[in-house]
Formats: sequence, structure tokens, C-alpha cells
Amino acid sequence: MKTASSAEPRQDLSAQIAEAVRTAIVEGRMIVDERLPSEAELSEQFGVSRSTVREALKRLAAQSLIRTQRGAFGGAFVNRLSYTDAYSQQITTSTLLLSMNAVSFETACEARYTLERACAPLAARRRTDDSLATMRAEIARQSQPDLSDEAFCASDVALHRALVDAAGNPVLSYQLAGAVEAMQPLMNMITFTARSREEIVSLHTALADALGRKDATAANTALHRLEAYTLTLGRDVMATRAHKRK
Amino acid sequence: MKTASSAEPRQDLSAQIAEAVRTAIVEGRMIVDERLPSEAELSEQFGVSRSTVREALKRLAAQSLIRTQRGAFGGAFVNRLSYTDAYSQQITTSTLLLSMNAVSFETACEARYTLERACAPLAARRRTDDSLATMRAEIARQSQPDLSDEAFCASDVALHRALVDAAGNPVLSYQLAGAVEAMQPLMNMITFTARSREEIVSLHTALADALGRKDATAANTALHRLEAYTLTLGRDVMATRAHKRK
DNA sequence: GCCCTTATGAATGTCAGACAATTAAAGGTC
DNA sequence: GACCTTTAATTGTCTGACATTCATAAGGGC
Repeated sequence: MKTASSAEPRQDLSAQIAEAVRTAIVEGRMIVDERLPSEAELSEQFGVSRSTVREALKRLAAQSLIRTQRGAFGGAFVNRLSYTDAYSQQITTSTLLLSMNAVSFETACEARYTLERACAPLAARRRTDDSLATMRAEIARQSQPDLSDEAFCASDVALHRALVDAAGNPVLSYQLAGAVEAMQPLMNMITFTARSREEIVSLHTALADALGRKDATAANTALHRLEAYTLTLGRDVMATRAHKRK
Repeated sequence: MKTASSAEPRQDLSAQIAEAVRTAIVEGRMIVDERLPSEAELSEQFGVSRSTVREALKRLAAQSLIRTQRGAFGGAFVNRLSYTDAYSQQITTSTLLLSMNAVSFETACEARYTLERACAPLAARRRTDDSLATMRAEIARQSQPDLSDEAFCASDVALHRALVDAAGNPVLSYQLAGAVEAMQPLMNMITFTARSREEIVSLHTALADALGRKDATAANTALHRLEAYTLTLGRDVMATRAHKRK
């Protein structure tokens, strides 16, 4: 039973086989936790060697579409894509997209804050005392003068994640994971250069206060000001660099 | 030179090797278009067989991190992650996440429209005549009574993509690709059941008109009403199903 | 000297067969 | 019944071979 796609034998056999199985999974013809045929059976079905089948399965495993188990009654199983897996894939992809495509700081910054502001109304309405406490804890950490730059950045990311999560919509959290996390490298560039923690902390405080009062408008304003401030810092850094190069 | 990670030899060798190379790429130790050592060289460096190296490389290829070229002076090269590749990965992941995790219609719908509303202010400010024309063309198509359900859904997706793209921020477009496209299966469920094209077309028209006037508030309102309407339809479908099961 | 054709070699793609490692289940022992 | 042993199925890894592709170099005709 060859998969003779009439038109395009451009792809490797392993890519074609992976594609066939992927389609079966995405279209729901194979359900979660269903076992795939063994490598030997697949190689017979597709009329290829076991190595080729294995390469195809590794491709699928890399996308968390399947998991494998050794031993008797082991094999490859359709994997339930967890939020955790989806998050990390999202973050890797976003990070690479930004670092490899000469995306301007303005564009990335705008995308990030636009998405975060989208969460503000929901977060203001639904924020729990717990999520608010998380945010305030991060702000307290950021206020410590002896905090390393790395730790400050990590805390910054944690705070923004807490804001997103406060919206109480896991799908939204997943979609924004990339936007928030992938900005960290760019944020580092700024925080390490311009000393500006007080201003950032004060804007973070304004944001937390707004959520505390369940005031969506104020939260929106705080995020707008944070974006404007970040943008200013970014431009300063760029200007300094351009100057140095000269 | 074995990669003896002291603690966790739980992973396959091919997964470990893929991880090592992935880290090198993500951390920027390997730059775009740089050539990896040949499979033979890698197998010597890592002290494994060529098959194992190949499986590792296929994993990376599945994530679009590398591309391979046959022939003399061929090999594996660090791939520039294009927006197109990132889009399709995003869509696959989002679709699977939704279909495999029993996400409620309400949650998915809320996430989608929250994200789209985030684009509204930018789209209202920056929309070109071109992007507006695209939207109106899709609306015209949706008004044809003899349009198949499949084509109507596809047109719906195209219109929403046009809205997102009108914001003129490619990073934002990428982030929203999953939200818009992954909803199609769920939207199908509704459109195929409830006959409601007139209402949808009228809301789409209101949206396009608002963008035409560069009126962000009106666009926001239109999206809110579209969300509310979609939600009503979804609930009806659910209720009907529950009734049938009984 | 210039262009076309033909080797050449390096690399990936594919195959076949073997063995190691793992694991659940069946069977045996007490 | 509890514990140990065997067994069989399956993935993981290795080895060696051959097929295929393709840029470059070499050669030949003019």
C-alpha cells in the first residue's frame, strides 16, 4: 500500500509518511492514546524500511503528536497535547521567529502590549486574590535593589504571565505565552543597559492597583504607559548603539 | 565525546542530540544558514551511529529548525524560521490543543474574540483600501445564497484574517493565526447547523463599515456583538445535542 | 579561449539485518 | 496467594551497503 501522491514526490519518504499519520491524527481518524501499528507493521504497510518509518515517527514525536514506549505492548501512541507542551512549543517558535527575522523592536513591543491589553478587561473582572498576590509578590521582588538583572527580568516575565493568567482563560494564556516569553531577550537588552527599575516598578504597581480595584480602564492606561516607556527605552538603546558604531 | 548528562539518561540518544543542537541554535551559537557538520562527522562527535544522528536531525527538521540539501556541498543548514512556517506550526498546535483537551466552546470563543478585538484599534488606524477591499469581497461572497457551507466557513476565516492583517503588525498576525484558524472546526459545527448567514453578514458589514470610517469603537462593538451572537448559536447547538441524547 | 559534456566525489536518502534493552504478561515455584 | 523466572513483543542502536543527488572539476570539440 504505497502512498503514491501522484504529483509531488519532492519530499522524503519519511516526511510523506509523517504527513500521512499527522493528517490522520489532526482529522481525528486516530484518537488520543490510540496505539499506532508497530514499526515493523508500518514499514510493511508503507512498503519502506524500518529506518524510514522510525525517522517519520521521530518527526511526529518532535511535535509532541506521539509518544513511544518500549517493551512488550509498547509502541507509539497518539499523545494528548498538553497545555505545557503547547506552551513550550509556542515559546520556542516565537523566540526563533523574532531572533531570525529582523523584527523591529517597535513591532514586537506593539504586538506584545496589544495582546496584553486584550487581557486587561477580563483580568480586571476575574482576577482572584491569589493572582493579585502573585503580582504583588513579584513587584516586591523587583523593588529589591540588590536583585540581579537576570532575576529582575525573570520576575518581570512572571508578573506579566500572572496578568495574563488572571484573565482566567487557559486558551488565551496559551496564545500569549509566546508573546510574553519571547520578548525576554529583547527586554534583557534594555534592562541591562538603561537603569530604570523605579519607573518600571511604579508602572507595575499602578497596574496591580488597577486590577485590585477591578478597574479595567486604569489597567489599560497602565499598560499603555508601560508600552510607551518600554518603547522610549528601546529607542534610546538603539540610538546609543548607532552612535557607538559611528 | 559522549554527551553524558549526569542526571537523566531517560531520553533517547537521538532526543539528547537534537536537544543539544536545538539549544545551540536557540542560544545563537549557530547562526542562520550555517552548515551543520555532516551526519558522519556528527556521529563521530557524539559517539553514536549515523542512524541515531539522522533521527535527531529529523526531529529538528520537523520543527523547521534545520533544512537539508542533498548532493555535494549539501548537508543540514540552520533554517531561517519563516512567518509561513511559524503560522502553520501555530495552527496545527492550536487545533490539536483545542480538539484534544475538551476546551469549552465559551472559552475558545472568548479567547478568539478577545484577541481579535485587540487588533481593532490598530486595524482602524492603519487599514489600507486594499485590506478593506479584501474584507468587502469576502462579505460579498458570503452573501451569495448558493455558497456551500464549506466555502462560507473558509470565507469567514479569510475575513477574520484580513481584519488581523489590517493591523499591519506581522508579529500580531502570527500570534493570532492559531486563534482564528483553529476555531474553524468549531465554527463549522455551528454554521452547518444553524441557518444564520444573514445575521453574520450584517455584523461583518458593520465591522467593515467601522474600519472604513476608521472608527475603532464601532469596530469593537461589532466584534462584541459577533461574539455574543456566536456564543448564542453555540449554546443552542449544545442544547439541541443534549436534548437529542436524552 | 570558450562552451558543452562528462567524470568525480561528497553528501543525504534508503535498505537489510543484527543485537541490546525494556517491559508486560504468562508460567512456575514455594 | 505471593514471589520469582521465563518469554515474547517492541523500541533503541549499530553496522555496512547501495541509490540518488548535485556542485565542481576535468576533458573534449570548435
